[in-house]
Amino acid sequence: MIAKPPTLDDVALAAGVSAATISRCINSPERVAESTRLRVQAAIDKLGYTPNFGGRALATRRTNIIGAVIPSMANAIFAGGIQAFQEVLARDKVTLLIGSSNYDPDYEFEQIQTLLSHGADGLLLVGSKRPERTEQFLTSRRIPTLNVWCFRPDPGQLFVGFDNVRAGADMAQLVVDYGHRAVAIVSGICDGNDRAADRLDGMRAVLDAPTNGAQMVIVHQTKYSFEHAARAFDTVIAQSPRPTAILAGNDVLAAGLIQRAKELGFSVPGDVSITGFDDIALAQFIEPGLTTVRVPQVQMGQRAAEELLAEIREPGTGRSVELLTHIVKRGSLAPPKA
Amino acid sequence: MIAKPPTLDDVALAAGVSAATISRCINSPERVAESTRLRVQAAIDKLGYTPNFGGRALATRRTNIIGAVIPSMANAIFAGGIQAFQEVLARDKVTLLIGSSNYDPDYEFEQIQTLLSHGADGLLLVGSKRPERTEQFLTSRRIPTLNVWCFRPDPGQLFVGFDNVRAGADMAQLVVDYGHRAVAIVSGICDGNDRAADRLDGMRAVLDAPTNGAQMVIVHQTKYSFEHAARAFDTVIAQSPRPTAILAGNDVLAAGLIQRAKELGFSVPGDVSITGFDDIALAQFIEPGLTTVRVPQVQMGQRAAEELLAEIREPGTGRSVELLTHIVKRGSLAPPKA
DNA sequence: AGGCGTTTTGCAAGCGCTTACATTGAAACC
DNA sequence: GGTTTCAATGTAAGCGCTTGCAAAACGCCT
Repeated sequence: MIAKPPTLDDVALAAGVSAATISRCINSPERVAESTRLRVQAAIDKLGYTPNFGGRALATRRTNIIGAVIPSMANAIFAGGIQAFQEVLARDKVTLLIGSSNYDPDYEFEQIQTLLSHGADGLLLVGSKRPERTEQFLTSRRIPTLNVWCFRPDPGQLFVGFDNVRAGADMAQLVVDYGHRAVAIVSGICDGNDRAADRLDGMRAVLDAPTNGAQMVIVHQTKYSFEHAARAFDTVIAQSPRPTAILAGNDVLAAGLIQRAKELGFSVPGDVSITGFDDIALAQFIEPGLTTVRVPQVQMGQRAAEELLAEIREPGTGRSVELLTHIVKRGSLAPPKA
Repeated sequence: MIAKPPTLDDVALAAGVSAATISRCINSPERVAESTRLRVQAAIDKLGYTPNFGGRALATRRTNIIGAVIPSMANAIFAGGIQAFQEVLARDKVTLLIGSSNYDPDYEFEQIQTLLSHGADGLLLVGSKRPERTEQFLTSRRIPTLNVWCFRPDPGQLFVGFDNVRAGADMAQLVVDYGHRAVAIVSGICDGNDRAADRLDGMRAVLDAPTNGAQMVIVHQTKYSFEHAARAFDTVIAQSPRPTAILAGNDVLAAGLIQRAKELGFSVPGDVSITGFDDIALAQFIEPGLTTVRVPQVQMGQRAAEELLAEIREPGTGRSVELLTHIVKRGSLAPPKA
């Protein structure tokens, strides 16, 4: 036999007051007389009452749930930021509903719908560009939404992130400054991924700048996995002229490239320099240490939570925040052999 | 002007049918005539209708939300499993509500309460043992609960996991078989963490077995972080006799140990062998490659989702599943120097 | 055309909670 | 003492959806 959980009415009966009073005891105790509050509290405790979530959500049109759609939970790239995001939310008894899109805009749309149909009060999304259909859905719903991992001075949207274009350019510039003239790029797949596209744009702009005298040997786009990166290495290294440096779109790719390079007997950075992006934990453990762009994940997660909460409580009060990245130099980047 | 999201009635009006029909279109399309279904679908698309969560939860007494409390999202240990778990849930339009406990039983309890008050239909928890208070709360609420990352033949509880004791013992046995006689253990903190405690028990049992002729030099418990592991190395390596092998409670600890060892000029495995546990991505990238216990994370996440869903749909139908681990040999473990 | 069994659809009663408004009773004022 | 005021409580109308039941519509047969 399943004991049906007690309802407001049960408590009201037990305490000898109306349901409304119980509700007030819970939500605005100061509007109830001390004596009745105590009586009600006793009844609540005795019955082990907990408010029914559906009823409350229906009546208040609030769920205290925030939804997040991240491209993937499988790698460490988003984990730290989400953890920080969640910790801030938890302080306010707001809970995190998670979906993952597997870097697929259609699937992202589906996840957004699911999250909203589950009552999310607000949304955390990764990246700034999504298909028209998604954008429309979002605006028509007027759901407070905050974008992370990117930054654009767009008055209509809320961002907590950094400038991928500039970060990409910085890294490319560093590589050029080290003296590399034949450079390859192994990027994530840019279609439907504005962060990857931005990074690539930044890198490209530097490499294409005539004053730098550098040549972009090849741009290879591939999925974010060690295995795909390994295959990408094979393609890239076979180009002519053979690149002396490879700029990777993120650390997972970079790690895969380095591993494959070593497997094939190339020395890193002796024969080929390799750089990453994101500075995940792996970057410092790999041999050689990965020169990469440090992304302030934790800070991004925290600020995102704060601004999104603000926007939900009081639309218009959330602020966009631009965070700064910087390059962490480790062993994987060095001047080319003479 | 805030556009109120469309309701069932709005759609009904637009499609020229009753609300009930719309509801059926969504929940049991086979009970609706093809022609009306198409008409209704068109109306739904046109209005961008999504079912209101509160209303549905209230009417069905179901939220289609499953809660998970994991110790940490920050490292990669749980990420893969959770990702797999979530993917299976998503197929059934069930969404994941996530909390993280930071390895603290009190905080875990709090998260469980939050998840349930948010209407979770079921719960995924890591580990098998928790404080009396938590257990009571769980049983009094009769919430379908499934435990992962552990396995005990307990008829009252649902498990999808593996035997940490045995896996720990296997690894210890391997180290002994390699000829190590002075062995140290760097474990996670066992208090409130049955997986860590079980692994430790398994390792201990082997090292203490007189027939093995091995000596357990020291057991050091510390938090799961690279930094804590590095400090642990300093303590452990200063013991006398100096251990020729260190068994780590997980890969994060092992990676920290190896890094610190190299920093101090110890060769791994020349001067000291180090083993891990979990086989996270890091394990194959670190130098030397980490000999570790491979945990079937993805499989665990998938099966957990399936069994938990079954248990929710039809209490009593969820099955416990024991998965097997095996040791992955890489370079970090070798016989001691003569 | 009438009768029968099957779909297909509509009606209406909740699900548990919040909240605007009405009511009550007592304190406060003149 | 009568009137006003205000705090404390009750009343009742939803919030948006599902679903048992009943009515309607349809197809098929005689």
